[in-house]
Amino acid sequence: MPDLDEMVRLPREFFDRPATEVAPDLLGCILWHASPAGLVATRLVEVEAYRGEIDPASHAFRGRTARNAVMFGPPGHAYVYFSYGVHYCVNLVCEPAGRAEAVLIRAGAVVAGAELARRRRYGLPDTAGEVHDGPNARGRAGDRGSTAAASPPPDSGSDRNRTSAGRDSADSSGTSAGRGLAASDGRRVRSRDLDLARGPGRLCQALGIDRSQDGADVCAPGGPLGISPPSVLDQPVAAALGAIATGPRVGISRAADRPWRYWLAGDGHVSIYRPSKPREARPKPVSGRGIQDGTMSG
DNA sequence: CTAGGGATCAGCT
DNA sequence: GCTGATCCCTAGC
Repeated sequence: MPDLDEMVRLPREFFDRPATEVAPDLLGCILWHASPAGLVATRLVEVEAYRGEIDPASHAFRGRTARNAVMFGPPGHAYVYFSYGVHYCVNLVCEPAGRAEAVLIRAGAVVAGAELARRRRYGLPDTAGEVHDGPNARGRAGDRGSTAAASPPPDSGSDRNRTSAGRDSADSSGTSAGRGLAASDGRRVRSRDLDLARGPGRLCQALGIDRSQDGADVCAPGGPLGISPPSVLDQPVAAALGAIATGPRVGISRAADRPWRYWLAGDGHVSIYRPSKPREARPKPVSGRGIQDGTMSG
């Protein structure tokens, strides 16, 4: 485990700007979480800006509530929300207190703590580093009913002595391709490693982020959640930073035209673009009439 | 493609 | 108080 007081962090002023300026600057930075189970760090490859009360797609658009209160606070804090009943998403708050802008962290490459990240996402790896079927593994439903029940909680303190910070960073050079693995098993492990933090819910699961991190100050020395500039792990960001792509945000139905999604072009850890589901005519069978407001296009 | 899952909030009683 | 539509999604067919 690193000394959390010594970790280099982005300064609070970094976040004291519009989210649309902060977001692209976050690409290549290292978001990390030092939990009792160990350290996991991700190099950010995909983010989205949300502009608070001037942005119809922002959780803060309709003003302050219990859920989004952190967004109205000072910059450099984490806003974590629970989504679709299954997973968490983390944002970093921008602009001074009173303005509720934030950047959603959508995807990253795991550059440290991959073993712990795999355990959180898929289950327990064995001593050879191969991944066993975990609670979320596919195709095991009927085989052995006891598989999931036999797995201990992912963050149980018993594994803290097994996890060392720099150990898993061998694949930290750019695209964690998982070199050196046998061909057949390697393909499986490699594709799974690409998925470790691809997507906002997966990233939070890999990092072990949940609502208990809501409001966490990522700029404060000593805090378990932090974000560091790209140089910290000697990432080869120079080339990547020349290839920032922008486009519409994923999965939102309002203000979908604003190109406030930013990602590293060509990086395999970027999530798949999913436009929001086209708004169906209300399933309410009131009468034969559909919606006819003249604004729909074919 | 779809089912799943829980919190949230506008709008109502 | 209650209800139901919505939601910055993911895993599995």
